[in-house]
Amino acid sequence: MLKHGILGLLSYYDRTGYEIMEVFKNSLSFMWNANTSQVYRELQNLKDSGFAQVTVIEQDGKPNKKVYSITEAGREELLQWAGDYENLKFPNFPILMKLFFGGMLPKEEAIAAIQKVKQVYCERGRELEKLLSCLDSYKAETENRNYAMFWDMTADFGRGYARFVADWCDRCVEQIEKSREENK
Amino acid sequence: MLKHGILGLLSYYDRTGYEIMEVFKNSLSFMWNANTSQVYRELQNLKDSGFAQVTVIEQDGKPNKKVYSITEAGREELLQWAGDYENLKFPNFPILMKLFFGGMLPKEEAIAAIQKVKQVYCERGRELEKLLSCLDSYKAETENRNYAMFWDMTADFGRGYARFVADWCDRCVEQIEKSREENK
DNA sequence: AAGACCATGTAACCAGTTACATGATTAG
DNA sequence: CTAATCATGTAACTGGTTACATGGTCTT
Repeated sequence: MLKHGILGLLSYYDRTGYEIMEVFKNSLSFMWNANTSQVYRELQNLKDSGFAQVTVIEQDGKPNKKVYSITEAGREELLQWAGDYENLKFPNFPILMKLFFGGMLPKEEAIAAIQKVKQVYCERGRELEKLLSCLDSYKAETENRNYAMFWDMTADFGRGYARFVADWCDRCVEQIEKSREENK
Repeated sequence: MLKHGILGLLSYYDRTGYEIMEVFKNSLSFMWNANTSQVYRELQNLKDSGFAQVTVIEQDGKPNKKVYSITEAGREELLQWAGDYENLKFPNFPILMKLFFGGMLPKEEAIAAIQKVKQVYCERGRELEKLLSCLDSYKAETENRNYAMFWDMTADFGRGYARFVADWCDRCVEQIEKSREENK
């Protein structure tokens, strides 16, 4: 998965591993968690498979850069991946797995846990909102506004998802509180 | 993650690897994809860590069963995991990663892809709905209805999520169609 | 002087996936 | 007789995580 994500970013323009990490960290974290070591490893793999090439750029003073660019074979691979919606995977939801066994916690603790989840997701939502306003100014510069439409759609998903989770947390807390009163 | 999920199921009552798989496949697939080989491996790990024990039950004719049960150490581990909501991970969303690069597809193809996503999620939603009605009868038998409340909450998430994705798909298709008309 | 930012990775590990392998019983 | 269900796994691989490692520049 990450492999193709990197390939996609390279298809926009050439980048270093560091720059790719930045994009994932600052802009795409709502859809994918990437970590440095994996990014560098995948870049190596991409090169080995002939999907990307590397150009070393020497810098005065600063450490050298390795700028990666996508190859023709890489573009083909990317396009075929981007159009393949067969056997799509459903995500795993760690919070659900945990909350499924929430019945073994004291109710106060369960409530606190859910409120923490909510808080984290609200924070996420706010970050995304900030990101979106940055994106707007960036989109104006972009030549291909067809791409931008799809960026918006994914961001819209992220925003909606954060809200959905927060609302669900509220319902959960309400329900636990109600059951607590009934047991009095 | 799966390790603790299995431990949780064992905390309700003893089970074989096969029975654990059944639960994941039939009831928990909306929150976690488990596959057979991993389940058996994790059961082995659980045993090696002293969190579970195994009893071999010989069956006449049929192949032997290995029934796993949770140990005291296992219960402690489970409880501490179930209450730990620090550094919770956000899920990765493969569809988003893909759709982010949807701009490189012909619009008709992109629309078809999203409609496929919608269809798959609607199907999921219907499966869940069926599951929920089964769960209701099962819950009646259960002694501890505190647990059942948490099962409901996770199922409610699943249902809501399926609906959320389907609605989002509709909005995406609409948007692409609108942009197609503008470009005429 | 301290901390953020730029820039690169390796090694070991853990978790999840795919493919392969076997074999009996039971229901249609 | 065929397919589904019960029941167990191993091996190899892929993908993601954690910890470790280095070192310069630029800003406060």
